Amino acid sequence: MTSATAASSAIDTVAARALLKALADPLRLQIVTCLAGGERCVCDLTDELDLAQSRLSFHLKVLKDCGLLRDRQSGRWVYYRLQPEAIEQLQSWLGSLTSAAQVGSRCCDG
Amino acid sequence: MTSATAASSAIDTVAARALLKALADPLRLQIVTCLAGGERCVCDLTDELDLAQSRLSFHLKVLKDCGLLRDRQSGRWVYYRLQPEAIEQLQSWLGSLTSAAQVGSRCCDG
DNA sequence: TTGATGCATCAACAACGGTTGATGCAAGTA
DNA sequence: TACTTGCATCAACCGTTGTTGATGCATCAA
Repeated sequence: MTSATAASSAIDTVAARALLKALADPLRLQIVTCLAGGERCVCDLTDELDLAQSRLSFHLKVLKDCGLLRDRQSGRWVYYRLQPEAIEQLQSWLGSLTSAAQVGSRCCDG
Repeated sequence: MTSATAASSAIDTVAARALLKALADPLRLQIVTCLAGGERCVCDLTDELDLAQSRLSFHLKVLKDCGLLRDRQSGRWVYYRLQPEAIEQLQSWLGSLTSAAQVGSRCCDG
């Protein structure tokens, strides 16, 4: 309760799991790494990562839905960019996982 | 190369993905939360989490294989405990993900 | 308009991961 | 010994997730 390690706003277990799951996929991780270098439009990504368009689109949606990516439209193009806050939130959530170990909470939440 | 944010030893992408994947499962997350309270034997866990034994065993193996858990045998019982370092390593790995954003690395590693 | 381009979405299929119940094995106990 | 208990492992099944190619819908150009 009200613990949290800062980093914008705290996330709940469901959101954390969505982030974990999203990042656990090799292709999505590549996309994230790529976007760490800055904003890019989808067609650039398909080139640089050599992917089928629908395949990339699928993964972009997953990443966007969990908050890791933001997009904006400009003319015909859609640009995606990384949302570093999401990763920071996941980091602090992970911290709260281990900090619980010290408290000696008996077990197994609900 | 040699960047890393400390936290024991640095992990590579493969190890990080294994950790992410392991933690993304709701049941495994429950197990980790449970073990944050301290070491427990498998039979205690099956009771407390109300699980089929083979099901628990399967997930314990996943968690152990990625380094999140350690086990030790004592007589007939096997005790599992959380390895907080693994989580710390994942945290710092996540940090390196976003820090790359500042460098302006062009894209998409290999 | 008509046509081309950039992207999202869909349906069908393939691959993967988790669950279940059975079996095996080691460590104790009688 | 023979039996029980605690746990790992296996095969079969099933649900979820990712892939593929097709289609649809905007936006822009001619």
